Amino acid sequence: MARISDVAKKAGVSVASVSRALSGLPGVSEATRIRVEAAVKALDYRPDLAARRLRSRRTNKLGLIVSDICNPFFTEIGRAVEDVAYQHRMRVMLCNSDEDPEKEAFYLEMMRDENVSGVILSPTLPLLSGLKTSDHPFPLVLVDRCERDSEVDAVVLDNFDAGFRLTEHLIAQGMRRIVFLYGSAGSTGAQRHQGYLAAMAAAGLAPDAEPIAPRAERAREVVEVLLSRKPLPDALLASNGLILQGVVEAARALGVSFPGEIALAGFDDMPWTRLIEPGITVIAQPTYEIGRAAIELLLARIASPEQAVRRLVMRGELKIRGSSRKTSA
Amino acid sequence: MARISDVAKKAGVSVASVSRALSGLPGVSEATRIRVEAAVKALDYRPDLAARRLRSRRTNKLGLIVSDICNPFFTEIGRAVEDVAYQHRMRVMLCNSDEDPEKEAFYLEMMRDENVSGVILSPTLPLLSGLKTSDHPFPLVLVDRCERDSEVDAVVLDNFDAGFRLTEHLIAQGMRRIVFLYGSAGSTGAQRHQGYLAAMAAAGLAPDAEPIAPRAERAREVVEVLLSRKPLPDALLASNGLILQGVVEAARALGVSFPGEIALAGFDDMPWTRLIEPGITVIAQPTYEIGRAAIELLLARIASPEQAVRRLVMRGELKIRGSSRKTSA
DNA sequence: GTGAAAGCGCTAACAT
DNA sequence: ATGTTAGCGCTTTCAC
Repeated sequence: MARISDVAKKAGVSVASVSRALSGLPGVSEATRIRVEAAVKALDYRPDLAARRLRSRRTNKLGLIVSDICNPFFTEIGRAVEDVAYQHRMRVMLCNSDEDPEKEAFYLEMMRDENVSGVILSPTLPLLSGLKTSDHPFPLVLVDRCERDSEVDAVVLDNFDAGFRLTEHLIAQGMRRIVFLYGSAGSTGAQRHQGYLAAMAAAGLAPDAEPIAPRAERAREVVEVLLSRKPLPDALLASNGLILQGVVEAARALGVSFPGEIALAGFDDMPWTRLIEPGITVIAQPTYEIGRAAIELLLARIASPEQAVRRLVMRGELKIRGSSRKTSA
Repeated sequence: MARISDVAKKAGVSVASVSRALSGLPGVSEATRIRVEAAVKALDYRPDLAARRLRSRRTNKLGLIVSDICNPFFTEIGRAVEDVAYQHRMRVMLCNSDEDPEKEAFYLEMMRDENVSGVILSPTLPLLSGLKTSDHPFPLVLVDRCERDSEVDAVVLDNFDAGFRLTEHLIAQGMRRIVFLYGSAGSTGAQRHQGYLAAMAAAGLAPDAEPIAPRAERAREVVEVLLSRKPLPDALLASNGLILQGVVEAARALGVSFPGEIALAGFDDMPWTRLIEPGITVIAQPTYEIGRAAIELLLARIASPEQAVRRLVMRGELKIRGSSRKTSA
């Protein structure tokens, strides 16, 4: 491997000039810059990142720690983050905490060790409570999850509003006994739950909600119990895509038809929600935009570390499909 | 930040002893080791990775470049790789080439720049043809895709066999006019196509296959044309999950029922293939095992670079569901 | 605008 | 078993 001194020799200049030319710093004549570029090409020189980092104490790397890499919501965010990072000549380290606080802590330490410029994180619930930027040696931006009082930059859905509107829609369809199944692992489930409660209260209806651990299998178990008790509720509301999957599995397993015997609705516009007859009504999140906003917030924070904490709240889109259709009682 | 010299001072030993103790090298007394560990804890010392890499010219990082991070097949592989890497105190850089040779080249360069110990890769087709390990400064293991004559370690499904068995199953169900839709972007589609051709030939049936660009949308367009021409074929076979999704979307859009009007089958046991009534017949891949085998192959190659090239071929599992059921003609 | 030289924090070779 | 020390390849003063 060619080193910077080889390039300097070939170009007939000092290593300092090569370094300046390659970093795009001022104080290099056009002639020198051209000679350096030619030498770099001729030798197929690539700067040694380890040396560069050791000396400069900076990196051009960002971290992205998501809580479930298998969730299309987060993969789409990853795509957005990479696209923007790519344009800024930044690199992204993608990590999957798998909803496990220990893994999350491991990756946060890794980010520190790697000396990243900043991190985008969808935190587990334990971490989120009492999260402070000052605990981390790098700028931090939250995605998907944050508390009302989190003192950290964040990009999230308006979960309360989304929960409210989805519930409102079901009520407008004539549903009365609406059961809300919400994820217990993140903050989003709780916030959507609040929206549900508000909408039910506004309509003078009695709420009936159940927290569920974040696995489709678990949701399926709960729903199978629910669906085997008669009379059935009018509707089932799932606070995320995983739970929605469990709900559909359970309905299939027990032969309960929707919207005939029970209406269904949920969150996250996954591909299969359109494929299943007669389509599942969901709140769709502007996923790519959330990701893009997150990295833009992060880059802005890196550029000016002292700016005020910002939170971007995005509105979900209600996609009405067959699963919540009014049925003649 | 504390440096190694601070630890040495605190522990009352030399920096060399600290380095040895931390790297688990021999030549350190138990007493010294304990003193070092105490000093490390007291100072909250973390080795500077950039310095360590610069000096040792090694890293404990692996690269994983997948061609579609949104595909559950690859996310599951990522999970397996991370699990095993974690146990070996290795770190994984996960990258998404998005089926784009340019992005792929970018990430391979990045791996070189980062000085990774090895890379697991699902290559794009252009890269795969003419791939040599000697082109890359790190050990390489292919997953999912490789050619018969690739001189690289690899872990793949037995695609020919899988294509053969899936076709054979449909033939056994009485299907005659079976159309095979296969992905044109990877090598797997072509190999599954070969299996299909062999099975059709063995049964004395005329093959009818069509290559498709790797996007569900594209598959949908092709299938919509196909399904609007009468008479319909007996069955549609999709060579991967994405195409299968497009097939189902098209069938729904045109109101073509399955298995009533046409039988369906495909590859990849995605969650929704079970949810859709009456279930889609697929070849399931041992995804997690493929990922685990890949990193184990890679670690073995890193340990002994000169060993013979190995290829691990895994057998798919045929999951028969309602979509391929024989219907009374 | 350019060059000489110091030194980032660590590992490994060598000495004891 | 332990210490001393020379760099790894680069960036960044500082002097010219």
